[in-house]
Amino acid sequence: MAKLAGVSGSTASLAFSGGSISPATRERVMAAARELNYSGPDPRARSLRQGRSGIVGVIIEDRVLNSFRDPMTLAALDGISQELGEGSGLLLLTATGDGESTIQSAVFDAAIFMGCSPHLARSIEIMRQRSVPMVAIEGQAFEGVLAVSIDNREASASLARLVRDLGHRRVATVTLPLTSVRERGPVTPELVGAATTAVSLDRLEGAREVYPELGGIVAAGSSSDEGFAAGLALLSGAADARPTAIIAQSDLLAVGVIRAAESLGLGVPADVTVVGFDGARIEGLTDHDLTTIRQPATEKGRAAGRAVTDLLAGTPAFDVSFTSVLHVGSTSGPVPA
Amino acid sequence: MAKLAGVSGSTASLAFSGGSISPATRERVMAAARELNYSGPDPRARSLRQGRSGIVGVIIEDRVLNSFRDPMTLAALDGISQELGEGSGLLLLTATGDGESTIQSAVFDAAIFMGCSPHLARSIEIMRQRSVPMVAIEGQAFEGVLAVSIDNREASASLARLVRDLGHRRVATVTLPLTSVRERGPVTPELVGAATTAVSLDRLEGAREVYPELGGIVAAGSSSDEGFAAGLALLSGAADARPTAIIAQSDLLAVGVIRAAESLGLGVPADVTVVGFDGARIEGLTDHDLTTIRQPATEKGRAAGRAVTDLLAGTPAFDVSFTSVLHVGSTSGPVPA
DNA sequence: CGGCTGAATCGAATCGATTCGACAACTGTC
DNA sequence: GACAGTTGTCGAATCGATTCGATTCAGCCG
Repeated sequence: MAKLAGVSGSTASLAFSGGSISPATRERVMAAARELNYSGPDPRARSLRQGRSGIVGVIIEDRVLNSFRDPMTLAALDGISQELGEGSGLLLLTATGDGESTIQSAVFDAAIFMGCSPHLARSIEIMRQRSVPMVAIEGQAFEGVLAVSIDNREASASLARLVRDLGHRRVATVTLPLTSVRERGPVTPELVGAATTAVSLDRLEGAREVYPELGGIVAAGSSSDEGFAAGLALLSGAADARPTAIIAQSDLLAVGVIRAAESLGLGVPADVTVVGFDGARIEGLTDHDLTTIRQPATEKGRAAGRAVTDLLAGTPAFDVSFTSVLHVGSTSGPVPA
Repeated sequence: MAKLAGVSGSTASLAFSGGSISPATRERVMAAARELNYSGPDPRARSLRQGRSGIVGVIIEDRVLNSFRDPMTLAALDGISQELGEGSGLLLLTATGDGESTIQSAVFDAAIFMGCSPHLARSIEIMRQRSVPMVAIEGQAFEGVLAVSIDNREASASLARLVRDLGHRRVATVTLPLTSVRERGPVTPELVGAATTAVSLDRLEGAREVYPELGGIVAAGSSSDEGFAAGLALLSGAADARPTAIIAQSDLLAVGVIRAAESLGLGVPADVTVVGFDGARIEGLTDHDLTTIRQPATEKGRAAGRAVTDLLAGTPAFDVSFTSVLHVGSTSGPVPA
């Protein structure tokens, strides 16, 4: 015990935490600490005693690469980090759902779920028992989990209305993954029925308010490559069979679709209207101004961070829902003659 | 104490950790746990006792957004995560350098510095005292810190040689930030002298092996916007004054430069040769095949993860240096006539 | 000079597990 | 039937701080 060195026992604690202590004693303690190569209290012991670690868990369900390649998710993480400041660390936890992951054995005071599905029900249950405050960004609604989200459904519907008002009848969609299975394929009733990803489902349902039969392709992730593949699949048909408008559930997907269209010799929006979702500033999309929904991603993260802070402080905290804005760019136009 | 419930004291521990215990007793303990709404041992206490938390600290110096918008850094993080698996969490710590950050008070068993500068000397000192194993990816070399890196200098030199062999005499560079000050500006001897970012400096020096006087612009970060701005600055001069080749220190910067060139009506590589560094798959760079250095970013992360595992296990671990590969694409060509 | 106040310091309890050594009961073996 | 060898349980010590209440001592007031 470093304390034996100087003189006292518990006084050392005061010296380090800045309690009421005489300058002389403090100096003596510090000197002894230097002597003994001791650098401040052990975080483990401290956190045990205080019941606080200053760590916030951030739970994602996919691999790190996939999660944060999506600009919206990354922005949200940045928002969280901004709001919590340097005072606390972000513990990144990858949870695939089944196995006993670190969620159950890691040290943290509060948890933020990023776009998580009901697969984590068990983990959530455990954390509830431990009475760890929880916040979910764009996640499934759960009892006792604060929700931070946007008006996915309504925003998506407004996008679909725009497309409808331009006169489009043959419309298809490219959705984000609906389940934890990351595989590209057609949108089928079974898949929709089994959907666990709230965001994708909400956006799909929003669009279906306008186009009840809306079908298309489920992408395996939010990347322009996926969008490209989906775009090719949707647009390869004959001119009178292929969709005249494609509603993509993310900007990255939309960019891919546009690229697919152009590689097939189709003009956007002359031959195909393409709309996205997110309002991300996409590298390399300089020749188009994407029609999309702009959502405040960083703000979502901030709100989540604030919610966590509030919850930990005991301040009452509430669900937050942001309103996103329709941005009409140059990738949407009337039905080709 | 949940233990009082069932029957024993320390036996409960065995029940949860799977020690030698009779099935009957185990069941009794579990039943009591359920009764009491107790879900496994408290991570804080456990980590205090065991001296292990299963958490690896990942230290970055910039904000989350800036750090991980760089595909290489993100890939490295993904590599780390892959290698460590679900067993352990990644504690993301943002350290600006001066203030007493979480580094000193957070719970973790090992630390990985991602591209960190000597600003963190004090933090490193503290962790050394605590005997927390440390690994640095592309960071300044430090006593007691394992290094994982690539042959920045040599790779950069080989790129410069390529450019020289194509006949270019007027060459400029766009470097990554040299110091923690994120501000765009010309490359000056003072700045280079004060450089703290090893990667940038190594790459610059590599290029200067071929072009000793090489000057240019220091970007404020690794983004195509920065590249664009730098490109504009470098290429706006008269035809016989402007560089015929630009060596960018990252692919994102290179993409920006290319875009700047094209916006000025210059062809790549007809009027300007542009080379990058990283080998990132850049969204939206479909019409060019960038000449660049391909580096194994994910592998770097993996190696760092492995190093951490080894260090924690007591296995001997060594510095790792990867070799990167020159990729000659279509953005480099002979000097315009 | 007694009594009171406030600051500085210390002891002991506590946080919630893990772990080691001791002990008891049980299994085989000769 | 005794003894060695397992197994399963339990008590107590330990991990390294924080924290509460008590104590000491100096200074101050009446």
